[in-house]
Amino acid sequence: MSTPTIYDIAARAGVGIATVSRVINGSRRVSEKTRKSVQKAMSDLGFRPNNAARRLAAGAPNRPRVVALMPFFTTAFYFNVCKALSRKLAAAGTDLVLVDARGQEEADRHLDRLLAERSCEGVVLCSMDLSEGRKEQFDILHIPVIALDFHAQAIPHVRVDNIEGGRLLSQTLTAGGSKKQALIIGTRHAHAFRDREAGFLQACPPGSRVVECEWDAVDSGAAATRELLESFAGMDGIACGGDTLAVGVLKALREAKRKIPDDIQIVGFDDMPMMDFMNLTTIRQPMEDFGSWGGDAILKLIRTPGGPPPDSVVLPLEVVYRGTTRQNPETAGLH
Amino acid sequence: MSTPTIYDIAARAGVGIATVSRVINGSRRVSEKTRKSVQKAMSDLGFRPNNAARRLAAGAPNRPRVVALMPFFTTAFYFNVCKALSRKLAAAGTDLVLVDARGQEEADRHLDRLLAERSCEGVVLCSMDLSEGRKEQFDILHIPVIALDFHAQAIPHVRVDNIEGGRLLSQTLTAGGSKKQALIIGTRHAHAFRDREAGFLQACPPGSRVVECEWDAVDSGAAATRELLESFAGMDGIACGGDTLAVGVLKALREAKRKIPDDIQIVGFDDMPMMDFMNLTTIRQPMEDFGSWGGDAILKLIRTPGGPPPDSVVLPLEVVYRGTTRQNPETAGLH
DNA sequence: CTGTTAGCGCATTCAT
DNA sequence: ATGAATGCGCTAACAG
Repeated sequence: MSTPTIYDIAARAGVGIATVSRVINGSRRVSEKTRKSVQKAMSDLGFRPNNAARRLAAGAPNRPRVVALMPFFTTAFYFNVCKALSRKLAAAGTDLVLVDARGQEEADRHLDRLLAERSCEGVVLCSMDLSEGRKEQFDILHIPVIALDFHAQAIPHVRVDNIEGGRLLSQTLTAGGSKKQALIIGTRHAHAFRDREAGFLQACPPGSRVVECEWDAVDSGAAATRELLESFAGMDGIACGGDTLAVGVLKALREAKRKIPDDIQIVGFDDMPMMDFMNLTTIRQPMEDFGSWGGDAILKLIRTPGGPPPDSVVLPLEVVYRGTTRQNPETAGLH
Repeated sequence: MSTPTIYDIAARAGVGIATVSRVINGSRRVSEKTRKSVQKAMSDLGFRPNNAARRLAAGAPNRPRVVALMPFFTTAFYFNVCKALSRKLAAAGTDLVLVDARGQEEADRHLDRLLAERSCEGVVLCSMDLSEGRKEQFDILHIPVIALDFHAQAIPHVRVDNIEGGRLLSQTLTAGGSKKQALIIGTRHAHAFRDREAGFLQACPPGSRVVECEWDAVDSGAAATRELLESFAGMDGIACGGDTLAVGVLKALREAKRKIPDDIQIVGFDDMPMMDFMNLTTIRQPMEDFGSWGGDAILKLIRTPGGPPPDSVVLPLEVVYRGTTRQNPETAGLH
């Protein structure tokens, strides 16, 4: 026997299924004695009530569920997405199921499951691509899919232009006079990072360098910087794929007693909370908007299955000039 | 008619229910013509398939769901909790449903719903109390509940000793010579903050002040500091209920050209990422451990319903000495 | 290609 | 206090 049902429990305890049901639901109209024996039977057999059956029989409302697949490798960005998403969905009586999927393989396993079990009515993909043919699978089942932070082919998405962002990274340094630039950027498998890298390479002066970090962490940024300081003499500007890395750069440069921005300029990406305080020049992306657009979009698709898909959106990027670059008149020179 | 079923659709489209089911599931064994008419009937009636019924009929695995109720007022702490929780649960084939509940009323609404709909097999409460009688309601339905970051009465929990933490806050300043201290702390309805405040008041020198901020944000900390600077002359130490506030303090003090730690010492709470870089002395709580303990605990309770509840845990607090207080020999004097 | 039928596992009358 | 019977909405054979 696979997973036991109340029939199995009832048989084992020598009672009717109604009694088992009563015990499960804590009815007080059961004698202490039979309750005990039913509970024993349940734990003997490792019984777990089937939630779908309970909800169906009880006539529970049919709450939609949205599954959000996200790679938790960066702090502030995904957190803000979660926050906005959960608010939007909660307001619509929709559950948000969070799935932490690192890498495409892991994401694919989850997507296969969602498809097989039809266990959600909407999918929000964060910073991920959809494998070949996946879109069609979801279409067949009428499960809407949207993408955040990635330009997935045929599905509605919200994103920024990361290639443009990469260009801005270099241009910001160039505007401040940098001639020999380096880009420190996160994991290769993150599409956003790859795009920023491509944009940077389009705009940077010849002879620039790119250093790739496994982790988007302060220490990675610091380590990469130390290495650059040794091997890339004359470097006068460092761009970072994310603010966290940039903080590491600041740290390493401080240790090396380099002057910022006079000696070396720095520019980050994201404008995470507190970068203001760090006085870091950075490229801001409106993180909160990703989540709220995503919430609205997936809800709309769930509600009007036949309707037109929401228009994809490219959110604006903005250079926030602060003290780590030279084009800003009021350079604070904190560092 | 309330919510339409496939019978309604079938009747309206003049077909059998199996055909409707085929259309829903994208079977290709349906003529284009009948498919259209069924789809029209579905959108006319606003049909949404009942997920519970689908899963039951299809024999889908009975995936447990854990609902995590969390107040999203602080970034790093809850983010780390989510991260660890989602990992643990995913590894066990359990869904994590995230619910953003600000305040007790909102939390109670959700709890009522969970109880009424029996829509989850476990609840993780973050930084929240359980109203009177709630524990019993969940007990009756055999839905386990655990608490994170709060000492809820009868339910297993993981927390730090925030009263002790509050004391440490003051003691750390005192150890560096502070005689006139202020505490800047977050919203009153957060239990953790209240406890830290109580602990601070136990340990602080007479005549100390407490300032309460509505939001746990950099700007709040800065505003509170400016106010203190005006109205609380002679202040030589500021403790903060969280690192975010402390960053605001640093900012305001920098603007006011106060020397840290010589003039005024500062201590924060949490040891969020990057506080290292900020050179902030702070009280570290092991944020990641909250989530992983929580994941293990709720899984254990779900798996062995009759078994003994996991032991509650009080995680250790640690003073991380850095440059904003005086007892540290290697004061960097960054500010 | 389409309709009929029989459960899925449980909550719930309605009896007893 | 307890058991038998009915149905929740849907999928999946099985017929046609």
